Amino acid sequence: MEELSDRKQKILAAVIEQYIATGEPVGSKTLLPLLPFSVSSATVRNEMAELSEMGYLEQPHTSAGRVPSQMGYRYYVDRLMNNYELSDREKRTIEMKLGTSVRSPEKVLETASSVLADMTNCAAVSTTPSDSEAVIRRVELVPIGARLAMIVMLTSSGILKSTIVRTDYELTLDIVEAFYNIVNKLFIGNPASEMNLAFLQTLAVSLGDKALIMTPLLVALSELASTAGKSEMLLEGQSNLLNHSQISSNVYELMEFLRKGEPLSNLFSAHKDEMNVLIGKENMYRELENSSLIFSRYNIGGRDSGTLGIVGPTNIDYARLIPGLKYLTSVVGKILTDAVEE
Amino acid sequence: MEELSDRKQKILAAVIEQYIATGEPVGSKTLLPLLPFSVSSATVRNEMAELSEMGYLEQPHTSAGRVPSQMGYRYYVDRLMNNYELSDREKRTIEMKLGTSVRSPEKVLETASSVLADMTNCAAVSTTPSDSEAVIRRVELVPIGARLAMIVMLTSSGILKSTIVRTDYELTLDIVEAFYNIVNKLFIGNPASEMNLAFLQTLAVSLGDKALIMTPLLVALSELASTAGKSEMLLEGQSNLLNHSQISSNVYELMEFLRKGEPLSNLFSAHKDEMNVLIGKENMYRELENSSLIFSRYNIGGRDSGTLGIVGPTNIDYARLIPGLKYLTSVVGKILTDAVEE
DNA sequence: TGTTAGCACTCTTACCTTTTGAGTGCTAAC
DNA sequence: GTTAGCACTCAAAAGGTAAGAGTGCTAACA
Repeated sequence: MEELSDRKQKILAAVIEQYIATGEPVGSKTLLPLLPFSVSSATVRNEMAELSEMGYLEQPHTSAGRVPSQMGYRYYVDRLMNNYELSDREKRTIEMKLGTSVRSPEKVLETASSVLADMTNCAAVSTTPSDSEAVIRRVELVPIGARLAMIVMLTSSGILKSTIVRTDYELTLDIVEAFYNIVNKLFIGNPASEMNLAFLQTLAVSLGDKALIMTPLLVALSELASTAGKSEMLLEGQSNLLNHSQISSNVYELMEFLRKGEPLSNLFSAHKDEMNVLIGKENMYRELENSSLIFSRYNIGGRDSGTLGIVGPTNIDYARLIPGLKYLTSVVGKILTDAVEE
Repeated sequence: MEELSDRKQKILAAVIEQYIATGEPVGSKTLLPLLPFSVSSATVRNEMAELSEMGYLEQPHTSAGRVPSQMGYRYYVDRLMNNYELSDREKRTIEMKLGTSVRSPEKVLETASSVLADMTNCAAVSTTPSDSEAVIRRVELVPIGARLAMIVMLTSSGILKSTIVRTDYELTLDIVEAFYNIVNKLFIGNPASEMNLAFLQTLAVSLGDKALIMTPLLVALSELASTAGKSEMLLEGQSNLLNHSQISSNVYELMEFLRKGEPLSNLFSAHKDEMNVLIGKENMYRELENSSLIFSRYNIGGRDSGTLGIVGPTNIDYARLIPGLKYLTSVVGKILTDAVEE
């Protein structure tokens, strides 16, 4: 990336900030009062013409003002922008809103997404904690009725999952004991992700005549184990997307894309930096080509566990929202870490 | 409601069905091939003029075709429409899609909403099962770590809830036993809705010196009990609302309204029929005045438990969607009833 | 050499007018 | 009671003009 003169940088930054604020193409005269130096509009025009030629600015049509190009935004985000500093007040507001709902990691993420959507006026996405290397730490079988039980599983990364099992036979003490034996021998201490159907089948063989009676319980447990590694996608504030004229042309497409979840999830796994900013076509999906994505990974107990992010127009307020997301992410990490520790 | 001549009824029905199909005002000539009798366009015009005068049809402007009024839709839904009969194929599709996810009532409702949204091309709303008279049937305390436990609660209506509790002290056998004593004496058999904070406070007094140590566990249990009675609102397919030109003027308002959930929930509780159709301003909310609501209550074990519904434009395909929703509702009821039985 | 005033030029947007055509309501004949 | 015929209405489309924001270029200036 070439070096821009100091004045060009200032002009580029001013165009971008103005365009972010108003959404209208920015003309040379509009810019004058926003610049930290005094020159005439003609000078600004000359500079802008060069910036256009270099590819940092674009013109919707000849007689219109300038609009930042994707390359312009990138330069701004990487080198020009000075991050907004959150006030203590804002920090406390975030903490308060998140602090109330620590019943489960899912709830925390849900609240976080909701807060994020409100804070940014964008759609907020997040993934629930996942850890593909998580090991099964503990399993409990809780009888609830004669033929009804709950299986509870805790993994090394603190994920707690439970499910209901229904059996055709009564859950006698014998069966419960046998279940615990099998579990202690073959499940505890093993990675949750390995408890798949293939594993179950080899297991069934080794059980012999007990296999039949154990099957429902073990199937439920292995399903539980396999969901423990997988993360769920949460989406909030979709309606905020309607407020941005930039993307209003294909909001429907965009919303459908977000709803599907999977492609986004792929995108997230391809970018594991602490903070990721994808502007316009920098991502591979056509549906997102007019949008910017900002997302950040949160840690639980120092372990990378999931993603929190926002989707908005390319003229999103990077300088304000990136620090906001960063702080929110750190708070979520802290809350979830505290929740896991014993 | 006055009686309309047979011919007027047929014309009204044809106008409505055509308008539902195309979304365009319907003129007298367009109508001719759709009528089961042969008359001239002039005759149809005369009849339509009378229907307009009576209030069943409206004209966007003098030289336009006719559009059904709210009163017109009402007459159609109540007396003219002949319900579409679902094919076995469609029925099986619905059953299949719902059958796969019987892990928890919430999941079932989530899938049902999703299926409903796809099926109707509308936004789908549902409430998770609730039963304000539910009685606490069973409570289990499952130790998971030294200071970490899970409380599981089952109500008479089959609702199963669980939560995690963290304590500052070790969960000794004594404490667990004491907990079960208190629970058996004061919780089991009592309505979940009564286990509120006030109840907890009187309880705390009667416990004396044990109160302090029991508090976190009992607070968690009472929170659990109070959530068991409350139903949650699920929303799917919001983006479908963007496809209907009728409501596109204020989609944002509408989406925000649906997201809030509470007003909708009030609306649901005010209409407890098995099948409810609210057309345009028949409901009290300004945000819904251009929309129709169709919702239906599902039963679990014969007990009215929750709502499934759709929100769409007033020119929604009543004849097809009402039977569809009805069938879906019955399937959901059946699945949840089966899940509760032991 | 960089900066600036001045100006012709461009192109969108808003506004006005005209035309078109779908659809009506009415009248008179059947 | 039904229908052909016709004048009438009005939204939407099409065309045409004017306004204005903003540009690029030129020539003068410091």
